[in-house]
Amino acid sequence: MLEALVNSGYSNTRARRAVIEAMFEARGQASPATLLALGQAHHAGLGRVTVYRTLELLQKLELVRQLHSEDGCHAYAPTQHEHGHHIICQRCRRAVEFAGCDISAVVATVETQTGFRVQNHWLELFGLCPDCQRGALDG
Amino acid sequence: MLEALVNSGYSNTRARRAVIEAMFEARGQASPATLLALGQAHHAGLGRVTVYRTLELLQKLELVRQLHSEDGCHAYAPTQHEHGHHIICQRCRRAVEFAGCDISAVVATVETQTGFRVQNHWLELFGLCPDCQRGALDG
DNA sequence: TGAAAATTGAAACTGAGTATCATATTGGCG
DNA sequence: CGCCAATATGATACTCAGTTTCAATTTTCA
Repeated sequence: MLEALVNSGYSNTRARRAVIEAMFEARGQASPATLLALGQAHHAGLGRVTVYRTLELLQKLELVRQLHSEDGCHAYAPTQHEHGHHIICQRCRRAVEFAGCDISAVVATVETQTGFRVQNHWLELFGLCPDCQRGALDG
Repeated sequence: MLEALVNSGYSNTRARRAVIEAMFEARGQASPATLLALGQAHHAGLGRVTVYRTLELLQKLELVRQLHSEDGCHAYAPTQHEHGHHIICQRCRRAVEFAGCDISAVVATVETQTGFRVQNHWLELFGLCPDCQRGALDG
């Protein structure tokens, strides 16, 4: 991720390293506030503004994707697949990326039904991760 | 919508009528700020707080659904179908609900791929509405 | 109509996100 | 290695959506 950033001509700075490390320490996703807190463990002076700027940059380079859910739309998740989506654990909030979403049948139906021409879509799944499925048994 | 609200035991108030009317005057979706502005045409004294409270109520009764998109997650759209989703025009922002999204194949794949158990999903389509498809030809 | 219950909205507050700008860091070059 | 221009940073101040509070108003129902 840092490498991709450098390859695109951006500087390898202490602040950016801190944010990226924070991103990977979180469980697949993190809010700006979380990234700030985690990032400050690596670089005490890390500022709020820089977290936002770094996220903006990572998002532009498609290294990170913004997640949306009931409880707010301020989480960011690292991406491996260009056209991936995320599944989020409703219990522990862990996010995992998946690829290969084929919704062409739905798209075709909707185009007929509404007359819209579909150009893009946004899909997110919610459920229980393997760990929390086990945990749910205990209560 | 007003009827459903009253049937659930809530009062039929001037403020709520104004918000609901505003909701239907918008193109299938509106932000709280828009609802406030449009609603004040019906009830000049309408307050910001009441718009938020009414939206919360309508959302609880599933008469309205929150939409998410690139440019913010502060839009609300009226719903007809309990398990509907929305398609949003990228040009004019008009939102239309559609029903019958069958993504069980994707769900099955993802469950195998990730080990998650899927319980819920969130789907939104983006594209051009019929009007804007024509408009796009003009430029 | 009258009174209790529900609802409203003005005012003050909160906190995420943004703009600004002087300072510090980075990377290339000699 | 050390210097310099370009890049990036973060302290500060600001904005504005959304929330809390609470006295006043509106609604409902007997």
